[in-house]
Amino acid sequence: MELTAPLRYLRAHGVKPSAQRLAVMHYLLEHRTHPSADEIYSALHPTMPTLSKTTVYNTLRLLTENGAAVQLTIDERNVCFDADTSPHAHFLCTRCGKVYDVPLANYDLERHALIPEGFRTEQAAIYYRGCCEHCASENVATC
Amino acid sequence: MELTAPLRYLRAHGVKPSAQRLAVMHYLLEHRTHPSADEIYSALHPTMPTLSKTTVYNTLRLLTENGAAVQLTIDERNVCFDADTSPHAHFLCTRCGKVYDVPLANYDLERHALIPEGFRTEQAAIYYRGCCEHCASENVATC
DNA sequence: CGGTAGAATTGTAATCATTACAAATTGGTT
DNA sequence: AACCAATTTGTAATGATTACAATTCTACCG
Repeated sequence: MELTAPLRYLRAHGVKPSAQRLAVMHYLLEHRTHPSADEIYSALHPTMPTLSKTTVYNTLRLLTENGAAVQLTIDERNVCFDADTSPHAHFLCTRCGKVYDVPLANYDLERHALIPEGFRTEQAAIYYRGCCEHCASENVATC
Repeated sequence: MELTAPLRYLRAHGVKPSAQRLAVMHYLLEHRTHPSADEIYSALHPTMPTLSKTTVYNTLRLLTENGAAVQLTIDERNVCFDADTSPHAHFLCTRCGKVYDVPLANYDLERHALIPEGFRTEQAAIYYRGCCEHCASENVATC
C-alpha cells in the first residue's frame, strides 16, 4: 500500500521506476510543502544513506520533464517542486518562506494574457508574494 | 536631456540619486530586455570602470524595494529586472532565453486567484514558458 | 545461471549567482 | 577645512546547481 501511489504516478508519466525515483516521488506526494531539492535530500538521506544529492536533482528534472511534477521559481533562493500539476497559483510568504497553494478562479490561465501569434506556451505560472495569515497575526509590526 | 528620465524616475520613487544609481536606472529604462544584474554590470563596466558588481546588486535591490523596478524570477538561472512596473505578464522562451512582455487581458491580477482571507498580497506575477515565434520559425524540429 | 551492455547512481569537484563584510571613498553640513 | 553618515568598492564566502568520471544496478541473452 505504501508505495503504490508513487509507482502508479511514475508509470502514468512514463518514468521508469527505481528505488530512488520512488522515494522522491513518494516524498513529493506525501509532503505538499513545495520542497526544494535540498529539503528532499535531507529528508530522505537518513533512511536511504546511499542516496546522493545529484540523484535527487536528476530525478526532479526527470519528473518535471515528464510532467510528473512542476518546478516553481517563486522563491529566488532555490527552485522548489510540486507534485500537484493541476492548474493552481502559488503564494510565497516573504516572512516565513512558506509556499501556499491558491485555487484559481478561472482555470484558463492562457486567456488572462494576450500572448502574441506564433508563440507556443508550454507552461504557465501565477505567483503571489506577501504576508500569510499566520505571520500577519504573529507579527503585526512588519505586516 | 540624456539623464533626465532616470533622475526623474529615481526621485519619483524616493531613491537618492548617485552616478551609479543613475547609470543602472538609465540602463533599465533604455534596455527593455529584462537584464540580469550581471548583464547590467557587464554593459556598464566599460564606460564606468570603477563600478563594482556589488553596487549593481545593491542598487537593484534598492530600486525594487522602492518600486522603481520589478524583479522577475521567471528564469531559474538568475533573477532579472524590469523598469516597467505596470501590470503585465512575461514570457520566457526556453530556446533562446529571451523574456518578452505580454499585455494582460484583465488588469486585476488578484482577482484571478482565490487568495485566502488574512493573506496580504504585495506582489503578483504571471509567467509563461515556451517557444517564441522567432525560435519556432528558425528551428522547426525542437518546437 | 553467468556475462554483458546500457542505464542509473554516486561522490567529488567545478561553476555561477548572490551576499557578507570591512575598508575606502564620497557628499553634504557646520 | 573638518566631520559624520551614506555610498561604493573589492575580496572572500556562501549556497544552489551542474559536470563528469567511476561505480553500481538492471534487464536481457546465451
